[in-house]
Amino acid sequence: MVSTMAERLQQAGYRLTAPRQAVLQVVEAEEGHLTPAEVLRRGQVIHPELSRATVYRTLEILTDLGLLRPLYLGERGTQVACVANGHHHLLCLGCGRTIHFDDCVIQQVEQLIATRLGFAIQSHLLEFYGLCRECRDRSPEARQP
Amino acid sequence: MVSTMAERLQQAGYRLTAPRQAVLQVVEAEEGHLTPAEVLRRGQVIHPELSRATVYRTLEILTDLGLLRPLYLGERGTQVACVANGHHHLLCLGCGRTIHFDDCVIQQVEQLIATRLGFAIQSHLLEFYGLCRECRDRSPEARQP
DNA sequence: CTGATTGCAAAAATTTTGCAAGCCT
DNA sequence: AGGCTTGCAAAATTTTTGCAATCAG
Repeated sequence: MVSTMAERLQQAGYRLTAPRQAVLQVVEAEEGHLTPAEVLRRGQVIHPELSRATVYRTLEILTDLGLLRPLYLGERGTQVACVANGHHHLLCLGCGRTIHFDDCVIQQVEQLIATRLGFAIQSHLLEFYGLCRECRDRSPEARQP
Repeated sequence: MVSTMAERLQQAGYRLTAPRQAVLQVVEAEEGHLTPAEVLRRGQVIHPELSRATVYRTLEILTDLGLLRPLYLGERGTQVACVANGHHHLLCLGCGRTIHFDDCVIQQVEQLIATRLGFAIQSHLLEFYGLCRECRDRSPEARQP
């Protein structure tokens, strides 16, 4: 199956090269988040000569197209998440864990915004910050080192 | 008025120093987003000896506390946004402009998630990606360089 | 007092770029 | 064939750290 991301890339006029396909494959396979370094590592399994520069260049293109989103999730450094179909997660301020959920209760909001501001919405990222059940129970406001 | 962020900082056991207050003041005064470099620049207007290291250290604390959120908005580099009371914006994939909105149609969703997953939500970030009215009208899928 | 916090400057890590060679269309 | 892409390695940026001096509580 030809990935949707690949199609979008071509539609936008970019060439579909082996290095890019490797990056796409890695990014699409990951439900969660990846650092550029990790994308490189995994991408090189698929296409060994893949270079760091190409990873960055491809991630930038995908971000520009709104398919990817750079994030910070507490750990050191940047990570990217695929937001092509919307992306939602909870970020626990206690343990730093991220919990994904797929419910798209956002569509109504999306509709509202689109109409009111004349914005053609393609995707979105919704993050909630708080404490997960365990951290909440452990002790109010406590942070796990 | 003593800022809420300052209170939160102290509640969490951090000392309220002049350099930190400068950073808080800068961050709270800005509705939108700021790069660490800009926070430093503005902070030094308030507290001239403020150092870059302290800016980073303070931004990290605020992020850990869930008061701030590092973001990427297309331009080069990271920016931070105050998410203490929730933060919502639209990011135009065409011109890169960000458009803020304050409607909090998210509370219902928040409630739902909180109940279902036992997550104690403190704040959130909601980003929509798409094309603003002008970019949409200009030409479908076209990107302004 | 006492330990948290700071500024400095150096060190580390992350990103970006110039360019010739190579590949997609 | 023509021009977008790539890898490499260097350059530019951004972020982090060690440490002695200082400051908040």
